Amino acid sequence: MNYSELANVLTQNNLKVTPQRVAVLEALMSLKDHPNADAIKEFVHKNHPNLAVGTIYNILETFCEKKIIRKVKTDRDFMRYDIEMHRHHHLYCEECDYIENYYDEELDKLLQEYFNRKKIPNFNIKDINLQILGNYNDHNPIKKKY
Amino acid sequence: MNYSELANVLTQNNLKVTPQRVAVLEALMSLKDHPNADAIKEFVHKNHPNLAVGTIYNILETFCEKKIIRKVKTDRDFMRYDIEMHRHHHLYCEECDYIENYYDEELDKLLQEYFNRKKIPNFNIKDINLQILGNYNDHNPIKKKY
DNA sequence: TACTAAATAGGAATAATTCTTATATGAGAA
DNA sequence: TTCTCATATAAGAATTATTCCTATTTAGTA
Repeated sequence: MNYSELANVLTQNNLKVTPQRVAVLEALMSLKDHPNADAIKEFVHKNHPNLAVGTIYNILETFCEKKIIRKVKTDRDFMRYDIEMHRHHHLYCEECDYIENYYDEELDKLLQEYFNRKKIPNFNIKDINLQILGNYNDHNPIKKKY
Repeated sequence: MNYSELANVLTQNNLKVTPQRVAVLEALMSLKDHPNADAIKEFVHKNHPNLAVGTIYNILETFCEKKIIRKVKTDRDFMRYDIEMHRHHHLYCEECDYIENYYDEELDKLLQEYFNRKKIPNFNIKDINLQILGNYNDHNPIKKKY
């Protein structure tokens, strides 16, 4: 995605186009494994060494409000961010803290049918996310982030 | 659960029985809504005003290692703890940050069958947790914690 | 170009959690 | 019971992710 495409994403969400926002958006698209604020900082600092950390948090919060990204939580202490907004679930590798997106329409259909049938009293379901915990067979240390 | 029953839980997990651990265990069993460390501190301080906060974190970490409790995170900022270790999922109320346990054997069976059939390449599933996001119809402000 | 609301930089403040170290204690051994 | 020692705790300092504050800058519009 080039600059004007990134800028378009912002414009379409009624956000002013700033170099900082474009840089953070680019970082979110480039970084795999659901980066935390620090990983995003590292990435954007390559080209924008003066971009303030507080600004990154501001931008991430703004993106969340506009539903451009989503927060992902693990057992650890910091927030991580996910730019993929198509329906998906998460694989959590317990050994390397890698998080991978898991897409499965059949599963989604199964869940949707199930909860249409079996309602939860007094509760309106807006979203269902599966946390699938486990570990990779071909555990690849390259994936390790910490 | 009385003192000796609580102590038994610790003994069965090869943990020394200390008043602090018993107090934290009691707090975890008494407090609903997946307390955070602060709520546990408040509870145990009624009877053990000198119990150090660091000790509470130590104990919670020990309990996690022994699988007596489990960590749960929301979009908010602190860790919360769940003593219910029977298979269950979580309802997250987006309006009041209440977390409720959701038990459904039929659902568990459905998921188990599904993933037995449809394996994920190179990934060993150890656990599956549904995060069911939404809000209560009869939204009760009493449930609000923050 | 000028204007204005919004965004950012920079750094201080906050607060949940972790770390450190001296002291205390539970549980088994004698 | 008393002794012993590995382990647990208290107390508070340290860490650190995130938020807050405010002066300055800037994007978008007229």
